[in-house]
Amino acid sequence: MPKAKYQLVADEIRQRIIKQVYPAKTLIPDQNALAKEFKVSRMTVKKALDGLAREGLIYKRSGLGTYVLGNIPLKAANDSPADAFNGLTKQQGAKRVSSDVIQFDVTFPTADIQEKLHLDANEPVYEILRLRRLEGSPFILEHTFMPVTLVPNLSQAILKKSIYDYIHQSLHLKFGGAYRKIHAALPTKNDIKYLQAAHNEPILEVEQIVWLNTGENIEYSTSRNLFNKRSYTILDINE
Amino acid sequence: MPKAKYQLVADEIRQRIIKQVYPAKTLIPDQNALAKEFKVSRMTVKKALDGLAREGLIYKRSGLGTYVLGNIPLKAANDSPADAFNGLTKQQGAKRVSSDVIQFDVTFPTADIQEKLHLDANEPVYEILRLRRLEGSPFILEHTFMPVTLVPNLSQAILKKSIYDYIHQSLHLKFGGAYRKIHAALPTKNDIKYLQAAHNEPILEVEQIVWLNTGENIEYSTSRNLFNKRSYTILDINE
DNA sequence: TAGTGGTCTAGACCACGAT
DNA sequence: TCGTGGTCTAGACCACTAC
Repeated sequence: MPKAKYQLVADEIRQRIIKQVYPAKTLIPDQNALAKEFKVSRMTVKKALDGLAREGLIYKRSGLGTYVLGNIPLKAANDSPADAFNGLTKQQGAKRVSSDVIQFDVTFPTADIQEKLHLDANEPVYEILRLRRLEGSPFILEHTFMPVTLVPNLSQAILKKSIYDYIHQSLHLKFGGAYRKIHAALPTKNDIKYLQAAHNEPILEVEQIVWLNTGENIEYSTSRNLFNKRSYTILDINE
Repeated sequence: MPKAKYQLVADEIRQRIIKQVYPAKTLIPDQNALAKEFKVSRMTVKKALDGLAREGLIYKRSGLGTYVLGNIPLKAANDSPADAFNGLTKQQGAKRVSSDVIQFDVTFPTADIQEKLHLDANEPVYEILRLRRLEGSPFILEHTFMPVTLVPNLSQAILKKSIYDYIHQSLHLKFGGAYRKIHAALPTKNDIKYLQAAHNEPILEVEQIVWLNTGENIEYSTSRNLFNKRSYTILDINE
């Protein structure tokens, strides 16, 4: 299936910005000119530009035109966006990430997990504790709950690699969204044991609920890492 | 100036979802029916629904229809969204928030600040350190840099209240976006002194750059709080 | 006044999912 | 097959900004 026209237009303009055909802090051609060049209607050009504006690449001002935004000084190449649905394996590369499966159980959900995943007491869940390693050294301690019915036939082999690949490629499920909460915390016994956290060393935790595009909750998890190993970033566009 | 039609349609549908005229986990009327009801074109209905989908209220599936999403279990009323441009005064209410101005200087920017704010060495900046209090007790320690030319005539009186109100209402400037980085950290001397952090008590820090809708950088700041006082949340919709 | 982006329409065709 | 949402068009009018 081919991409939509507005996506193709957006891809081309994005490339021109990256290659500085449209340099930072300059105006790009107006919507009518772009429509003529790409042989599409102005509405299609506008939809492409709306997407690029949400990505933070351009900003539009009525009556003036569309400008290219410069680089963001705080932004670094190895930033971990807090709004991303690809797992750690995708973000860092499968060769750099390995996982120790510390716990892999099936249980009935506690009242708390029932509420978090919108489940009844008799619907079993997986409880998974994994130590994710980056280049061999401890990186993130992940504690995950998933309903068994939504993710059938989970295995140690899959947990060693990537749960998200299994969900997408084998089960053909699609994520709809996630709600995440970022805390700082004191280390627990598990943090000290597996992340090798020092006593009183700050921990950064992401607690999240993930749902599918059907609206069903598929995951409740916490991800903890040493305070100096990782931070999370957010690009926030007004309106 | 009146709101756009698609905004009015979105507002009405949002209200119907909140009031459960359209209950959670049910289909809402299809786009043609809504277009007929509101006497607008289907494109306008679609634009309204696109916005509601980005807010996480509904999800659309081609061939099926548009469903209402249920409540998010992790979400609490007093959550602090990490994607918000209203300052602390707006979020918590002017009556609950007060500020001690610890430092208020004008200086030439260091090399680091020059880079963060895209300034030359001879363009002065404000350096501001404020302890924000909630109901009187220490809440957030804010260290802020702003270019003097963009925010003229800043005063202690303004700092005691709300910088953002001054920027919006008096200077008529509009934010374009922000890039934020969330860390966990060890307490500094200032954290211990002003936030009354214990030795080795984890601190949650948000480091951010904010720019205007003109593309000019207006703020570089860090906001630090005790780990058990505040966390940040993100609603993340796929695509 | 001229040119920009923002909105809106009426109608068309398509891909998808259920029947 | 039918109804859903997704895309796309050509043209129109408006609000805003600069000159």
